[in-house]
Amino acid sequence: MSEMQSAAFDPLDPPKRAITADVVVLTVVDGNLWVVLQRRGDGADEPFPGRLSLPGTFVGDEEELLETAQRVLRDKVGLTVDARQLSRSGVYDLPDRDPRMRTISVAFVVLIAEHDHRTFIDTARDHGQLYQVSKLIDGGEDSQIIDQREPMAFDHVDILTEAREHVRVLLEETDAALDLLPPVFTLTQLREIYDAVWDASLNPGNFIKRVTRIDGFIEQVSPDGISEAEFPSSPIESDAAWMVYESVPSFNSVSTSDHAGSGAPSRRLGRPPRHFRSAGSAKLHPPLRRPGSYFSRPTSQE
Amino acid sequence: MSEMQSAAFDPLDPPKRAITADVVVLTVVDGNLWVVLQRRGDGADEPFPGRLSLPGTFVGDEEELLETAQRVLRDKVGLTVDARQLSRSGVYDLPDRDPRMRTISVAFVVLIAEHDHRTFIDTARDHGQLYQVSKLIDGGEDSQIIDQREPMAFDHVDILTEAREHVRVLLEETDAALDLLPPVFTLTQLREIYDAVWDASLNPGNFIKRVTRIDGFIEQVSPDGISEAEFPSSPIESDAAWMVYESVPSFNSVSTSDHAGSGAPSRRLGRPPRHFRSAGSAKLHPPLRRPGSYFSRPTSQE
DNA sequence: TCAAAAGTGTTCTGATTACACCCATGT
DNA sequence: ACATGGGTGTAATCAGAACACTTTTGA
Repeated sequence: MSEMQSAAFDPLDPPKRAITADVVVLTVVDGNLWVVLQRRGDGADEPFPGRLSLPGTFVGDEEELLETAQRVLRDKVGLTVDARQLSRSGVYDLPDRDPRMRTISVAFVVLIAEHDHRTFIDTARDHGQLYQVSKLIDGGEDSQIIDQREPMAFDHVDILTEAREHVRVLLEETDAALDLLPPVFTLTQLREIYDAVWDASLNPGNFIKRVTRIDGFIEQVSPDGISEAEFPSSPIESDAAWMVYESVPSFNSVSTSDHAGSGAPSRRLGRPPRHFRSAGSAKLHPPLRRPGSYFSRPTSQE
Repeated sequence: MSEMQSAAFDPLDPPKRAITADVVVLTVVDGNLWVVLQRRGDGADEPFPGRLSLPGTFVGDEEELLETAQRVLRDKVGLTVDARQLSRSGVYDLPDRDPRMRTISVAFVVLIAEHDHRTFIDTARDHGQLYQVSKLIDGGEDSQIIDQREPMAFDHVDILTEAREHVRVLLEETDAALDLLPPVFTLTQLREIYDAVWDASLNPGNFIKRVTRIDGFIEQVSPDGISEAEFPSSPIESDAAWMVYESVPSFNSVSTSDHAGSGAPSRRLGRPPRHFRSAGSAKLHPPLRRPGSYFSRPTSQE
């Protein structure tokens, strides 16, 4: 059978387009979800001068888009991440999304832990490159009347919105939340990650029971970092120093020490928590669904 | 702040790539999932001569990729579908996936109902363009030893594999199953769609209870097509002809009438079923999960 | 009367949620 | 002693699954 041809294009010389990979770098600090943005230049023929934008660049000749995203992170952001931490979140192809030329963008999301990239996050904060995701998407916290969003370049607010939803699903179905934590963490730290990304207030007790039931997700470690399958719930004989990676209260550190709810999780108060690390499996069985996805009646956790 | 540049590309003249939209046309006939494929030509400089491939073409200048997919369906397949029925299922960007040039493909999936496109399906079957998805992906049914898959061109078997998984999730979370049925259908017809796409054998009684509980998914209609909110379960007073769109046993119609399990659903045997139509809402609350996604223990429905 | 298909009822299991309560530690 | 945060127990509610059973038709 002869192949039907669309008659519009020569298959030996089809039209070519500009392709970019844009990267949404997300992190949780101080109980909030932050994104790394750059500010566009003020050149005369630059579109969206002075606007906030996601880092991105054009795909190379012999390069997968995932590698392009890694290159963007290395060259334009200053981050080195594993390929497995990057997740494709969307394709953006409206013909007029870039006023200069026809540009199709593929968006990637990466979650970085405050602990693993402490110096980067401090530097980005000092340069004003960290923005609260909820304020960019929904507007300010008390913006019932006035929308105080700062507008982003191109359709990057759409990319950010879909990236946040993508990450919320990732936290339901995979162990992506561990990318936002140090190698050893407590269940409270893990719950605060889910609270921040889902914009939830999960019940601490119920969270412990749900998350420890998922097989292959997390495993308890002794204070010195050795995993123990049957580690006792109350470490009575432990007097050694706990090898805990603490969170730094880098934001809101204006010495008003008791208004930021979940600023410094490990300040040696109350019963000492157990410590956990990743148990290896990337997919959660069963998934850890957001509040309200099971029951249809209204709940207080939603 | 000066914008960092990757130094590899001129932002005013970035490298350009060929972009295509490939379409995975799926339908359920005779209890199986089928895909529409084309066979590549035997030209000397054609890659993958004679291989099976998904229909696709290059994106136009002022055209979204979704519109490209619609154009492919109209010009190369001979189908006219609504834009809402098309769903993006993946991006394929390996540098060497097309031996001719660097080509990045975006895949779309569309589900067509046997009833709505009966002449098209008959024509496609006569031209040998319909293939069973499970045989292309997994091999033949009894291929424990011999893999009798016919190889597909490019990475189209990967596209097809991810498209099937995409559709399986679509049937969990949206009313996409209704795209595979006529406007008025029975619960048995709907269950056979889920059985075919999920490769499941859902319990008929449990399926009825689950699916009728989902608010806004389907609503019962009287035999003449008028919806009734409180339609009685047993239509005692009905003697009029039922306006039912019946399935045609177009495949396996070799007169061995009792071996193809779910060939012709409406053959006037047993208790007459109720009839339903779409209730409008695209997203299902709660979703209709596949067997085994809730319980962790092994089940017989899986 | 019998088979076949549609639909209901019942029971068991298990997940979600709410909330009370206990445990361990610093001040 | 007391506050604070970590963690367990328990009960109510609801969903998934298995399966027996009833209903309604054609043969």
